[in-house]
Amino acid sequence: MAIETDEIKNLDRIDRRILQEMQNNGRISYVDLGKLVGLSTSPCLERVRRLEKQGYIKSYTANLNADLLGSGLLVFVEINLTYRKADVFSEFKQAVAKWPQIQECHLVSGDFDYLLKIRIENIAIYRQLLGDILHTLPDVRESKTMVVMETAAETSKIDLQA
Amino acid sequence: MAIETDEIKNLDRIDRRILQEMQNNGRISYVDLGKLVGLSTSPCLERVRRLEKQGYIKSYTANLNADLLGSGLLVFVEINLTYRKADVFSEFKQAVAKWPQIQECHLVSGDFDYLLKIRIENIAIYRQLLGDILHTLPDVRESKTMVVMETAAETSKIDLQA
DNA sequence: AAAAATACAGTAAATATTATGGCAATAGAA
DNA sequence: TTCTATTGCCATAATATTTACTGTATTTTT
Repeated sequence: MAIETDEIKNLDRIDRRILQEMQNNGRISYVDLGKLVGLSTSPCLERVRRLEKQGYIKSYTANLNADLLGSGLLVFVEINLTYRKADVFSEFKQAVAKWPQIQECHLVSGDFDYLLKIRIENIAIYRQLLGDILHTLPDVRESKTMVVMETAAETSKIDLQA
Repeated sequence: MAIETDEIKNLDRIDRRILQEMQNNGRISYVDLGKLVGLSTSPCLERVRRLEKQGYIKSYTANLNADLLGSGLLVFVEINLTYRKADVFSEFKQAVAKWPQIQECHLVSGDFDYLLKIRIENIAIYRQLLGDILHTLPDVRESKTMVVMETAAETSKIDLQA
């Protein structure tokens, strides 16, 4: 806790506004960004460079329309393991990396062990993928699939409480 | 299914490579992007404009480091409702919009009704937020919290099977 | 209080963006 | 087939942005 608090204290109001605006529009020019945050172009660029180097900004990306691109089906999968060997998670990581349709894989506390988020074309293709996944992953005892019927919110923006 | 298949057929190999590269680096210049996909700058820009207008590209964003920015705790929450009124989902949408810590809210099929993804500073603050959420949201019968202990994969990239 | 470090604005050169015109290839109509 | 229209590309040039550099003011350190 102390670490994060210290780190975030290094960021002043302008840094946080830069991060905010960059979350809203990742292709904004430094000229426009400077105007938004009240800086001229050069110090604005310097700050962005610093925020990138210090790791606050990890990357920039275009957000695509999954429905138009053949990935209209979103499912979450809960997975239970029979045994929890120490190295199962690293096996999981390797296996998960093989399927680009698996957007997320988390080790969680609670009634089950892993939570997967998968984006794919349709149910038929999902059934096939799930079969492959369960066949490849080690020691799967049980899996439960939740099909997303409607999404009320979906963002990867971090709340900057600025 | 026919719709998506038709739509994606409108995209040729170059379009898909543009989308791919834009997912990898949302701030790439059109000059460099053109070199990557084998086009000069002007038609490259034209294609990106078209992909934006047609909705394939929804937005651009910077991916920030949640751990460094005071949101090191990731939890998923399953929520069951007592009654499923027709307009509960719209109430959910409104309520969810009030909390920027709630990154995702999905209506799902299965044993429970809603799945929330929440990014927040720590457990103490989470308990408080959960209390507020359960108090505000209508007709919550049960909730189950899963704390993410480790993440093997987390991306919002769409698989373009290019 | 002096020196050093920091952060800013302004400037100018290199580079990128963007509108335009022209050309070639393709598709559609006569 | 042949003509025309459309499409998509490249090249060019103007405008704008990026980026390195310099100087200055402010803050921090000694």
